[in-house]
Amino acid sequence: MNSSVSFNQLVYALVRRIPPGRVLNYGRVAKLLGVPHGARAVGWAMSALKSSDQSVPWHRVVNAKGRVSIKGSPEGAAEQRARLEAEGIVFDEHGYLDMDKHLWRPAPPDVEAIIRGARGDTDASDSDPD
DNA sequence: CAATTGACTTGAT
DNA sequence: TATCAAGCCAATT
Repeated sequence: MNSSVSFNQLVYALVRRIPPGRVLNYGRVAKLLGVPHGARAVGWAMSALKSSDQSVPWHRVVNAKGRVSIKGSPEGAAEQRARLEAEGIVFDEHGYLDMDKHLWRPAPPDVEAIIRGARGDTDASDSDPD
Protein backbone atom coordinates (compact mmCIF):
# COMPACT_ATOMS: atom_id res chain seq x y z
CA MET A 1 0.00 0.00 0.00
CA ASN A 2 1.59 3.21 -0.95
CA SER A 3 2.04 5.68 -3.79
CA SER A 4 -1.51 5.03 -5.00
CA VAL A 5 -2.30 8.35 -3.35
CA SER A 6 -3.09 11.17 -5.74
CA PHE A 7 -0.92 14.24 -5.88
CA ASN A 8 -3.89 16.17 -4.55
CA GLN A 9 -3.98 14.13 -1.37
CA LEU A 10 -0.33 14.99 -0.77
CA VAL A 11 -1.10 18.65 -1.26
CA TYR A 12 -3.97 18.53 1.21
CA ALA A 13 -1.85 16.67 3.75
CA LEU A 14 0.80 19.37 3.64
CA VAL A 15 -1.59 22.32 3.60
CA ARG A 16 -3.28 20.82 6.63
CA ARG A 17 0.01 21.27 8.52
CA ILE A 18 0.34 24.98 7.80
CA PRO A 19 0.05 26.68 11.21
CA PRO A 20 -2.30 29.67 11.70
CA GLY A 21 -0.82 33.03 10.83
CA ARG A 22 1.50 31.34 8.34
CA VAL A 23 1.15 30.97 4.58
CA LEU A 24 2.63 28.98 1.73
CA ASN A 25 2.60 29.69 -1.97
CA TYR A 26 1.67 27.17 -4.67
CA GLY A 27 5.20 26.80 -5.97
CA ARG A 28 6.56 26.16 -2.48
CA VAL A 29 4.00 23.45 -1.81
CA ALA A 30 4.88 21.75 -5.08
CA LYS A 31 8.58 21.98 -4.33
CA LEU A 32 8.16 20.54 -0.84
CA LEU A 33 6.27 17.64 -2.39
CA GLY A 34 9.11 16.99 -4.78
CA VAL A 35 7.73 18.73 -7.86
CA PRO A 36 9.68 22.00 -8.29
CA HIS A 37 7.47 23.19 -11.13
CA GLY A 38 4.12 21.82 -10.13
CA ALA A 39 2.67 25.10 -8.91
CA ARG A 40 -0.24 24.87 -11.34
CA ALA A 41 -0.95 21.33 -10.26
CA VAL A 42 -1.21 22.55 -6.67
CA GLY A 43 -3.64 25.25 -7.77
CA TRP A 44 -5.64 22.61 -9.55
CA ALA A 45 -5.75 20.57 -6.35
CA MET A 46 -7.05 23.52 -4.38
CA SER A 47 -9.76 24.24 -6.94
CA ALA A 48 -10.86 20.64 -6.55
CA LEU A 49 -11.52 21.19 -2.85
CA LYS A 50 -15.14 21.05 -1.80
CA SER A 51 -16.74 23.36 0.74
CA SER A 52 -17.14 20.30 2.94
CA ASP A 53 -13.36 19.84 3.12
CA GLN A 54 -12.99 22.46 5.78
CA SER A 55 -10.29 20.33 7.38
CA VAL A 56 -7.96 21.86 4.81
CA PRO A 57 -6.93 25.46 5.57
CA TRP A 58 -6.90 26.36 1.88
CA HIS A 59 -6.87 30.06 2.73
CA ARG A 60 -3.24 29.71 3.84
CA VAL A 61 -2.10 29.16 0.27
CA VAL A 62 -1.43 32.28 -1.78
CA ASN A 63 0.61 33.04 -4.87
CA ALA A 64 4.34 33.78 -4.94
CA LYS A 65 3.74 37.52 -4.85
CA GLY A 66 1.98 37.20 -1.53
CA ARG A 67 -1.41 37.91 -2.96
CA VAL A 68 -4.72 36.02 -2.96
CA SER A 69 -5.05 34.34 -6.33
CA ILE A 70 -8.52 32.85 -6.56
CA LYS A 71 -10.08 33.40 -9.96
CA GLY A 72 -13.71 33.37 -11.00
CA SER A 73 -14.88 33.89 -7.42
CA PRO A 74 -14.41 37.36 -5.94
CA GLU A 75 -16.36 36.10 -2.97
CA GLY A 76 -13.93 33.29 -2.39
CA ALA A 77 -10.98 35.65 -2.68
CA ALA A 78 -12.55 37.99 -0.15
CA GLU A 79 -13.16 35.11 2.21
CA GLN A 80 -9.57 33.94 1.92
CA ARG A 81 -8.27 37.38 2.74
CA ALA A 82 -10.69 37.74 5.64
CA ARG A 83 -9.57 34.43 7.13
CA LEU A 84 -5.91 35.41 6.85
CA GLU A 85 -6.55 38.78 8.47
CA ALA A 86 -8.38 36.95 11.24
CA GLU A 87 -5.09 35.13 11.87
CA GLY A 88 -3.21 38.37 12.23
CA ILE A 89 -1.94 38.78 8.67
CA VAL A 90 -2.03 42.31 7.27
CA PHE A 91 -2.44 43.25 3.61
CA ASP A 92 -1.03 46.47 2.18
CA GLU A 93 -2.92 48.96 0.03
CA HIS A 94 -2.18 46.85 -3.03
CA GLY A 95 -3.55 43.64 -1.57
CA TYR A 96 -0.15 42.10 -0.84
CA LEU A 97 0.97 40.44 2.37
CA ASP A 98 4.57 40.19 3.61
CA MET A 99 5.76 36.78 2.42
CA ASP A 100 9.17 37.04 4.09
CA LYS A 101 7.31 37.53 7.33
CA HIS A 102 4.53 34.98 7.03
CA LEU A 103 5.97 32.26 4.80
CA TRP A 104 5.98 28.92 6.59
CA ARG A 105 9.35 27.15 6.58
CA PRO A 106 8.84 23.56 7.75
CA ALA A 107 11.89 21.42 8.49
CA PRO A 108 12.58 18.95 5.64
CA PRO A 109 12.29 15.94 7.99
CA ASP A 110 8.85 17.11 9.05
CA VAL A 111 7.75 17.46 5.45
CA GLU A 112 8.97 13.97 4.68
CA ALA A 113 7.03 12.64 7.64
CA ILE A 114 3.88 14.36 6.41
CA ILE A 115 4.32 12.90 2.95
CA ARG A 116 4.95 9.42 4.30
CA GLY A 117 1.88 9.76 6.47
CA ALA A 118 -0.29 10.81 3.55
CA ARG A 119 0.93 7.84 1.57
CA GLY A 120 -0.04 5.60 4.44
CA ASP A 121 3.52 4.34 4.78
CA THR A 122 3.71 5.31 8.41
CA ASP A 123 5.84 2.19 8.75
CA ALA A 124 8.15 2.30 5.76
CA SER A 125 10.25 -0.69 6.80
CA ASP A 126 12.52 -0.52 3.78
CA SER A 127 15.24 2.05 4.20
CA ASP A 128 15.58 3.55 0.74
CA PRO A 129 14.62 1.49 -2.28
CA ASP A 130 16.75 2.88 -5.04
C1' DC B 1 -3.70 8.12 -25.58
C1' DA B 2 -4.16 13.34 -27.04
C1' DA B 3 -6.17 17.69 -26.04
C1' DT B 4 -7.87 20.99 -22.51
C1' DT B 5 -7.81 23.46 -18.35
C1' DG B 6 -6.47 26.23 -14.29
C1' DA B 7 -6.57 29.14 -6.96
C1' DC B 8 0.98 29.17 -10.78
C1' DT B 9 5.94 31.10 -11.59
C1' DT B 10 9.54 33.61 -13.64
C1' DG B 11 11.64 36.97 -16.51
C1' DA B 12 11.20 40.88 -19.55
C1' DT B 13 8.87 45.36 -20.79
C1' DT C 1 3.31 48.00 -9.79
C1' DA C 2 0.92 46.21 -14.08
C1' DT C 3 0.94 43.39 -18.28
C1' DC C 4 2.64 39.62 -21.62
C1' DA C 5 4.65 35.39 -23.07
C1' DA C 6 6.47 30.83 -22.29
C1' DG C 7 7.29 26.91 -19.33
C1' DC C 8 5.50 22.99 -16.26
C1' DC C 9 2.14 19.76 -13.84
C1' DA C 10 -1.67 16.81 -12.64
C1' DA C 11 -6.58 15.73 -13.20
C1' DT C 12 -10.43 15.58 -16.56
C1' DT C 13 -12.75 14.73 -20.77
